[in-house]
Amino acid sequence: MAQARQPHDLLAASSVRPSPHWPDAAKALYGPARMSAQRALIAEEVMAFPGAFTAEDLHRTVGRRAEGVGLATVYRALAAMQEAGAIASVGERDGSALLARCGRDDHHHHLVCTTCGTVVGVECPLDHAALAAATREGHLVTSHEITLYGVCAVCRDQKDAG
Amino acid sequence: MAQARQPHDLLAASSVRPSPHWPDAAKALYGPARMSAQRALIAEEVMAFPGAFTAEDLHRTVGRRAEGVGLATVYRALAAMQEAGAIASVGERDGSALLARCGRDDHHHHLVCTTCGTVVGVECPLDHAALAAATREGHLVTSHEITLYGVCAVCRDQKDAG
DNA sequence: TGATAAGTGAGAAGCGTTCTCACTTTCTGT
DNA sequence: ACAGAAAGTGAGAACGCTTCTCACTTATCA
Repeated sequence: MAQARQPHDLLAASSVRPSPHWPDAAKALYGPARMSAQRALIAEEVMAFPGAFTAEDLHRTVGRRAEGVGLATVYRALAAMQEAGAIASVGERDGSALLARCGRDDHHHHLVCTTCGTVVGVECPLDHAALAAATREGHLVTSHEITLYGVCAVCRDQKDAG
Repeated sequence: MAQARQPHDLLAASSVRPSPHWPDAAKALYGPARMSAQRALIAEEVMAFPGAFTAEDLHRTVGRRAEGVGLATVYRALAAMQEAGAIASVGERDGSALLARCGRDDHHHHLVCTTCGTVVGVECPLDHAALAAATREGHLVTSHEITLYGVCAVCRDQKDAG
């Protein structure tokens, strides 16, 4: 029992070739960090998510394709992706951090769909005139955190249709 | 030993009379919830804080005036105040929730001073025209979370002076 | 004043996240 | 192609914040 730990099982589960030939799409998520079969698989699952997810969510979906991928490994992979700017923290749900794939590197924020969990990037909706009011009172605003919640276009359509 | 638990010690520490005569200012923070010597003391310390604080911060300052006030009591008091709308969660610091006294009941947000921790209420700086862009793409924005970070007027003055 | 519902303190428990350790794997330089 | 260094891995322990539990005390209202 517990024959476990056979990386080739993982490789078989993903559409991946051995050693230095990791899929570019997966590799891109990690920036300069080193790759592994586990990370390739995790990257695929991250890209498969339509919207925001928690570490636990991801660990579960990865677990469906390969057993024995540790939760710590998922956390480490997520940290690497965040470092590389491939994913972003977009809030929290029930005490767990909500993450989402995010290719944009311009200044923007996220709209989290409360129906399906999808995350949409949106322009910064700050009114600089309104911000000036704070400046007028003597304060200096250097940064901000914004998360929008609502219903995404797809869910609105379904609601209208159904 | 452990004579402990003598509410009158707590009463002596705060400027508070027995039983039904709690200071209105303190009582107001809890809304309809029941009062106690501990809660009166906690309320005083909350009002004494110039800005944002963590549960731990509060427990420490309360501990300076009266021993034996449990951490759980502080958390319960904070929950009651939040329920009553007297304080608000304004972000987090090192994994702990940041809370701040907040009398306003209109729609507004908070500017957290990164120098001194003071929290200032500010008008909602959302640009409704910019928000309309999201609507144009089919999304419906129902709510939002905004926290501004920067330097408050007092700290700016000190910086200019010093 | 007495009944009862709520608050309290101490510590256990819960939960998400990070760390540790021994081991495996990738990657770089030759 | 290969050896060695550096980084990743899995399992579970540890951690920090927060909540819960339990027996007891206290405020509040009839």
